Amino acid sequence: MTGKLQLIADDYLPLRDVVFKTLRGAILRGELEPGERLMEIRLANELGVSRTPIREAIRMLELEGLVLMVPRRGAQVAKITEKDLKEVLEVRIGLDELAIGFACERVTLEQLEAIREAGEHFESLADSEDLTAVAEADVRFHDRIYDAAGNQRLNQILNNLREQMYRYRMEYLKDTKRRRKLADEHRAIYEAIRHRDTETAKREIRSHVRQQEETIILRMREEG
Amino acid sequence: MTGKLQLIADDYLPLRDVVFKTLRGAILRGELEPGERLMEIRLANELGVSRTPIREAIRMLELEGLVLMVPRRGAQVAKITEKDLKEVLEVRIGLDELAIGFACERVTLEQLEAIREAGEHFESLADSEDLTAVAEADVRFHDRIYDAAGNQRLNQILNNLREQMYRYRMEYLKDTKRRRKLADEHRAIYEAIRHRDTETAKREIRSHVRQQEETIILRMREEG
DNA sequence: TACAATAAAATTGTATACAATCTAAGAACT
DNA sequence: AGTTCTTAGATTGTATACAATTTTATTGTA
Repeated sequence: MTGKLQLIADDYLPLRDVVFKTLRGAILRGELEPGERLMEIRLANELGVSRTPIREAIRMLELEGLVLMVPRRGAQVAKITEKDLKEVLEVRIGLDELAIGFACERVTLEQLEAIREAGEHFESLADSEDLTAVAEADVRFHDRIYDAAGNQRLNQILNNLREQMYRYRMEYLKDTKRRRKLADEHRAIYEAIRHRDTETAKREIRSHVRQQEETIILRMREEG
Repeated sequence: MTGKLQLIADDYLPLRDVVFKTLRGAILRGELEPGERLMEIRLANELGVSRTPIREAIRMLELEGLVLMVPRRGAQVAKITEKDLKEVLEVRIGLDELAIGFACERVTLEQLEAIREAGEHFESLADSEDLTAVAEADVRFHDRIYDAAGNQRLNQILNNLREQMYRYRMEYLKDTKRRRKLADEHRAIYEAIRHRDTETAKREIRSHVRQQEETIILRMREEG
């Protein structure tokens, strides 16, 4: 028993949701590796709950696409192929453009300010050692744009798509030069939204997302 | 006990998946009404299984957005508000344009033929009494386009979005005049793809989807 | 009758038990 | 030694049991 996993305690949430969040986080952080089997009894022991909430959490992970069910062999952490990543990238770029288009039409002054602030926060972490904080700041910037788009459903789908990339993204953010470049792009995106310049905003977001994710795909290919 | 539900038997599938499909179908066909509570013991009795597969199926429906969980009150069929439908419509149009753009770039001769065939099949049902067949033929036409787009992930997301509209769509298809109009639009869409005319294809699919779904939204508003 | 307090029933959340199936190790045989 | 058969163990799939909470019904009182 490695004790790798630790329940994220939360009194008022059903155990299935707590387990779901815990496993989801472990998969996205790479603590549970692609291909690794998720065995119910083992997980139940490790997390100190029964199999029931484990199984229900696995059903949810299955629909999120984070685990793959093999009949009579149970769940294993989904392996993401290069083809999968390319598909995700295509859809994500399309939806990011859609979102930023809506954002240009609908953004309020408060939301605009929130976007600016998130961008500056990311910039302030350009030289930080705390990679997790950097990653979260980046997520936050994009979330502020999704908020401005004013479409819950779109927001939810985009978040799910981003999830698929999370595990491979940390490496990218280690390079401080890259981070400064990202910060500049964030600023350009912000300015485009501020001027309600839909075309520019779409162009900027497209190259911003594409560049990052293509680098990630390349790196993945190197590693095999 | 009304005996409203009937398990879709399938030997080699786990019961949870069978129950999932059964409940999903019942919700989409409107046999389970929005707001209706899904009580586990009752469903278990009615379907002749235990609570375990029922619960797991409900977890899946939850992530599909077809049921809403209320803590300690269990699941109820999700009510779709006009706002929800508008959000779905926005995203669906965006993704349908994306898909048809890819289809124009990538469609093979076989796929093009499959699109044409699906369009003709729909047209042949223009005066049919069998509404279910008409609805399925329409789904099939769009599926052939999604196939041609060659992106599994996109396909999956689009199917999920369409699901949200299913319950409200039957009414629309009852009108044979409308059906003929749809058939004409299908033909125009097919022609645009055949000529790899991305711009026209996007314009056609946009108005095709928007018109249908806006009518559905209007009708829904009338009914309350 | 209306309202409050309490008790009973119903329902969900969680744990455990049992059944079916798969995996793997070891024995028997060639 | 290698191969097949058998058997024990492990694992998933399903059913049931128990606990906690909520809902509903009932009783008592003003």
